[in-house]
Amino acid sequence: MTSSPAQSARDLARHAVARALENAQAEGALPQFGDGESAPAVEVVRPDNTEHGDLSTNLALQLAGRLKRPPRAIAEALAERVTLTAGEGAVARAEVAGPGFVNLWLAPGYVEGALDAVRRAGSDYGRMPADTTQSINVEFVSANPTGPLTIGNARGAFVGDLLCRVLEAVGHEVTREYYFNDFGTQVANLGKSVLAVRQGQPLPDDGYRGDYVNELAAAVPADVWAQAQAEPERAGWILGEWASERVRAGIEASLEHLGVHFDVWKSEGSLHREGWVERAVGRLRESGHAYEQEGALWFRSTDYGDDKDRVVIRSNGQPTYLAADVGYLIEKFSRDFDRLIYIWGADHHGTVARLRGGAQALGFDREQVHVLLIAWVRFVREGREISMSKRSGEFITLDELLAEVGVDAARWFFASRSPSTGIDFDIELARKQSNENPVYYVQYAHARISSILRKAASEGLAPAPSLVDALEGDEVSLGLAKELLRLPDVVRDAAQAHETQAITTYATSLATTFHAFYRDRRVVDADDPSTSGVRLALVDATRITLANALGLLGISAPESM
RNA sequence: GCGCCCGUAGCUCAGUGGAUAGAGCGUCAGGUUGCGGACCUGAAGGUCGUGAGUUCGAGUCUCGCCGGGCGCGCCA
Repeated sequence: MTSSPAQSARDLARHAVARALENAQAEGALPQFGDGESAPAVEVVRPDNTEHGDLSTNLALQLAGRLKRPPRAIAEALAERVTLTAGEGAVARAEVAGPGFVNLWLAPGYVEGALDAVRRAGSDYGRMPADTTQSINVEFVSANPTGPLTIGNARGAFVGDLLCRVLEAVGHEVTREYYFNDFGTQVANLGKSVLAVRQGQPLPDDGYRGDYVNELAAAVPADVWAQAQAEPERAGWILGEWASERVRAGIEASLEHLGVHFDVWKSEGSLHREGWVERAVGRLRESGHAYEQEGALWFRSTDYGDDKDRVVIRSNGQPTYLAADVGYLIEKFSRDFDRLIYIWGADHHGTVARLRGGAQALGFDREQVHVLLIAWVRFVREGREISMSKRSGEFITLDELLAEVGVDAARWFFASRSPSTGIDFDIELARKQSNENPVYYVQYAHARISSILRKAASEGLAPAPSLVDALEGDEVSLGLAKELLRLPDVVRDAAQAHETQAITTYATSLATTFHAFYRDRRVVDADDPSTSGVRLALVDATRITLANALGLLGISAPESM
């Protein structure tokens, strides 16, 4: 990744500014840093106001204190040198503005060449390796297989998959993992519920109800039923084991329907059977992070910022959920992951400290363990909140939600909102306004481009092979071109922040820029094949960029709609 | 009571300490003898919950207060 195609415009500008600083210091125009001090990381951003350049740096403002020079004087020294040293000729012009910003304008020649690279990269455009790539495990959804996924699981499913997609886009190797409980009392309760329905008896108090339980009861295979009848005292477990696997398979099918594919399905039972829990508890004991009290074994999690110590082995000898979590930690690390990411509902925030503390106590780096908390979604129908309970059988399944609003619209909805913000999802509104949904605005731009390209082909017009020397002087075309070049930076920032809403914002902005371009520049013109060729090439690059932005979010890019 | 998250336009939400706080929807007024009107242009609409502090600069960081959500189990 030393050659220019792997570097974004912002990378090049950042290097150019850094070199300008070095040169200014070497030439004596600016003081050197003191002993042991190093140059700060150069921040280059895209200004909100286009009059402030394509890119801008506040480096002079940040250095004013350390170098004991007025910010504008530092900015002048940088601006004089940044175009001379400019990375690969990317920066054509630099201006000092305001209190000491250095505003930068990209060279048309650079933009034209970069656009050719976009077209060569095709569906790979926007993917750019991070400085270091890692093997990352992302565990999400992880709902227990006691009933179908509900709309309550929707946000975690989408946000988790979206995070995986952006991590993959910057070169990380990602494993999507689903953790489920296949042997707890909840599974037995499911089995007892199936048994009760099958025998026409009233459901147990802590049983599950709903159509899916009736369907399960009707679908019990003969051999499973015979086994349950042969061992009446274990009938709940036998039926529960069968039912939960059937439910789990249904969950998997629902997730596949959303475009979410899990690489690993890990059961809590297997962690116990394979000895991971025992091993983890042993390591806690040996390392002195565990102690016995009142017949139970406690993990001294307060050493790691938890507000109280936690039981790992109950006085009845049974391990707690935390014990399994800690066992799972060493099991995951045994698979050589560099980073573990957990996506949990915000109601689990109280368990973050003990999990990360457990990792630390076992000798792992707590920085390798990330927990992304997903805020609650209030599902609303006609202004009224929908309350749900699996036990009561009153819930809306994920499948039902998707049948109403569509996968693309749902993906966009969750991708465009910060995971930490609580949000309202009005199902009626989502359905009623579906044609006004921003996702269709972006998809429409893509369909419109596809139509233009089809029309051009039918008139015998072809995109120009290269845009070099073709755009300079046309600010409308250059403006669109510069917008296209932002994608890799947007993706990289999203991956670093573990958030995707910037991608939807960008896609909307790009669609707007394209629609304005379309208004101002005629693309298909048989009387001017040369100009048409240039604009077709630019439009084709726009198609690629829109498709890739949508593709990163798992949203389709239709050629007509 | 303690801890975590949140409070930005009528509604739903964006907003790396940076320049005049944005988008979609909604409202109002307009727009195509050319390539898709699911489009475009413009207008109205903000004490960024509130009060202090930090600094060249705060929607963004710190503290207090107000309001909302969630969590505080040898449950999962």
